[in-house]
Amino acid sequence: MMTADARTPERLRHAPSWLINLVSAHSHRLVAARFAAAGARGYHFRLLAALDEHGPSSQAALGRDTGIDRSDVVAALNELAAKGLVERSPDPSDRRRNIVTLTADGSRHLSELEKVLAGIQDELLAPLSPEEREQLIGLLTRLADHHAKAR
Amino acid sequence: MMTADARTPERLRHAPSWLINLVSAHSHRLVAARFAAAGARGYHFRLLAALDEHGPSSQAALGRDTGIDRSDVVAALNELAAKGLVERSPDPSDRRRNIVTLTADGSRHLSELEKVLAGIQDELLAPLSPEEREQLIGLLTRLADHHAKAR
DNA sequence: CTCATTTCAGTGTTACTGACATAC
DNA sequence: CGTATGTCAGTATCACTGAAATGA
Repeated sequence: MMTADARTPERLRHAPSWLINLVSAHSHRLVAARFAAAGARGYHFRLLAALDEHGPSSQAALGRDTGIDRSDVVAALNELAAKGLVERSPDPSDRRRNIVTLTADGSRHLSELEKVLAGIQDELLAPLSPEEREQLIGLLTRLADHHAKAR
Repeated sequence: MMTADARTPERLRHAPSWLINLVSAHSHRLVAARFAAAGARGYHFRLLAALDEHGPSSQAALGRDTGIDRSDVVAALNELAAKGLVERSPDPSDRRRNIVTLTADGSRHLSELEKVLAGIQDELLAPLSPEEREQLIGLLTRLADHHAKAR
């Protein structure tokens, strides 16, 4: 596992890509562990949240909203459908499409995952003051926006 | 407020774990692409840098220094040795160990990767001023240190 | 006996590529 | 025709687990 211990190579210790990776790996571990305990994984939350906010959607639209590749959307949706958290039905107005809808169980599961995620954020940012958290979120948002546009 | 994608679910757009993941994914894409063009991957740089700074090391020590799992160190070192960038020799004072040393070619390759990485940092932090970059590095360092200690 | 080291085999998540049939 | 959609198969990196063999 990755640690920021004293023997980490000097040129890496201050490299933003390394630091971001360290923190991201830790965040990833937290998300994977907590979500697994709730019977889910990251893709599931992203898809359920998009469905809850945008309503019934096609799979291609879900892919665009969540940043998940459309081939991976298929697999994740298979898992969610097997658990009865979403339902697929053909779109009568465009027969290439499936309309994916959130079920009542899916809604409940999303609420649960939301609480889990809130706990993770707190744990992740534990050493920072509220002002510092805002600062970090602002800086990261600018980086994310910049790189999203440059595609 | 600026958003990375107008359709990204609202509850995700401001979640630190999501933002960190976005930026980390982008950083990861940059590193993977640029290093692949140079015939390397992330593990290679970490191992070469550790060897350069700490001198000849056992594989277990390299794993500790770089945060790479011992079993993954084996595979990455196989690749580096096949390219003549490192050499493995038995440690006469402890016959369980290999002593891994950087070759001249390995040193040259490391210099090359260093330049590649420096370019990546610049690209990654492009939208931030020098002061903001320091701020971000400081905040991330505190998070990384905090989570490294808590293990 | 216990522990450390190297190695192998395998898993899981995320991310991505290529291909195909179908339908717009 | 070109394009969009859903699906399947496969790859790659990184992270991690378990176990075996060897030796301190």
